[in-house]
Amino acid sequence: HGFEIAGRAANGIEAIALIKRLQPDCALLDLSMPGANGLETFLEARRWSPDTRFAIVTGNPSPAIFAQLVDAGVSGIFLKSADPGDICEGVAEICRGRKVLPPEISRILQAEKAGSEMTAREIEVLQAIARGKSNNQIAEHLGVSPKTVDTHRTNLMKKLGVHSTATLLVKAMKDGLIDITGTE
Amino acid sequence: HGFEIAGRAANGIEAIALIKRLQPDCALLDLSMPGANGLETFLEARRWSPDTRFAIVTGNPSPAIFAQLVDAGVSGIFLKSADPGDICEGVAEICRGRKVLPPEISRILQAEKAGSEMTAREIEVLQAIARGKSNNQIAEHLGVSPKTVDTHRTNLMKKLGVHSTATLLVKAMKDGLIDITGTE
DNA sequence: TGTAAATTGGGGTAATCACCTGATTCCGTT
DNA sequence: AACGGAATCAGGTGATTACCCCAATTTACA
Repeated sequence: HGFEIAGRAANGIEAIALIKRLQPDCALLDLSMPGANGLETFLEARRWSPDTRFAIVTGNPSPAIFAQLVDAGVSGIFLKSADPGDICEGVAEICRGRKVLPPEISRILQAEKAGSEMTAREIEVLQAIARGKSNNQIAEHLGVSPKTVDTHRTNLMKKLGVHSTATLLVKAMKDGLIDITGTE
Repeated sequence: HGFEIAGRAANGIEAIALIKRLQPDCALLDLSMPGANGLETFLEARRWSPDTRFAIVTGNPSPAIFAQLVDAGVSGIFLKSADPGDICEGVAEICRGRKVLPPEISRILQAEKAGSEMTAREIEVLQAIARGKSNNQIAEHLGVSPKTVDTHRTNLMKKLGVHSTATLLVKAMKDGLIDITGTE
């Protein structure tokens, strides 16, 4: 697979010692380990082996945890339910310097990130647009001026980097910002 | 579950005889049965028991088959992979006179139907709209007059029953008429 | 306390859209 | 040969959008 296994550890403490000694290109850590969890192990081990890239494998997909791991700087995340072959490929990719996130995870993170960049009012306007309301209708519904809605609409397009209602909606749906269930 | 089981049959021939004798409210047929397949069994049995509603259970989801079954007039379709409880509920629903199609199936049929009602040119225009092109840009791209694109756009909205670009896109995506992968 | 972000909203302009009526050509079906 | 559907285009009108500038208010946070 383009890499060789330099060592194995039974828990977080062992892993830190092993990484410190071997200085591997890549370390694959379980998120839930006895002694120290994957995140703590990662943070500590990185201090002693700054050139090592770290990947985390977990069985419990939680967007909050993923965001934490990505922010901390891990190079890859794998699910325990993933195909072992895919994990091997992913580790090889990481050794080549890339970041590897399963599509489910990167989609969740992207949606969370995109969603957090949108204000509550902007999301409201976005939902209303998706339901075919005009600026005037939205303004009436929200109890504000049509000009305000126009501002929100313009800001939405700026944030998503689009220049038409059509692509605004397409991108918003791809990013999971819109509740499609209530549209019919 | 609001119904009782009146009888069971091991194959299509038995099923026809049994339905003819029992005149049940509802008959649940396997699509692949020895002797006669579910569709043939359904057509023959219906001649002898016109008040019976028929449901088909199949393990192989094929849009063409589903369309055939729905056109023939079955009241429900179930997948073998479905939850048994859901099937029971579905049968009860059918006894009450409703039609029951799993969401995956009805979505496929709806997309096929919607897609067949759209002309090739209209689909082209729809894709271009989803990519943020204006009428003028689409006209140039297709080598036709902007007025022609406007006509296609108007016809699309009529066919999908919407009155704005936003809902046009939302509905088109729900119906699977748009290739989302090529937009970014 | 000051600064940034969110929400609000006004003026203005050019482009675009939504929708109408009507017409032509081509093509496949009956 | 008659018919309907698909695709093409025109003229026109009112509504709506996209985008620019600017500014008041509140709120949150360092």
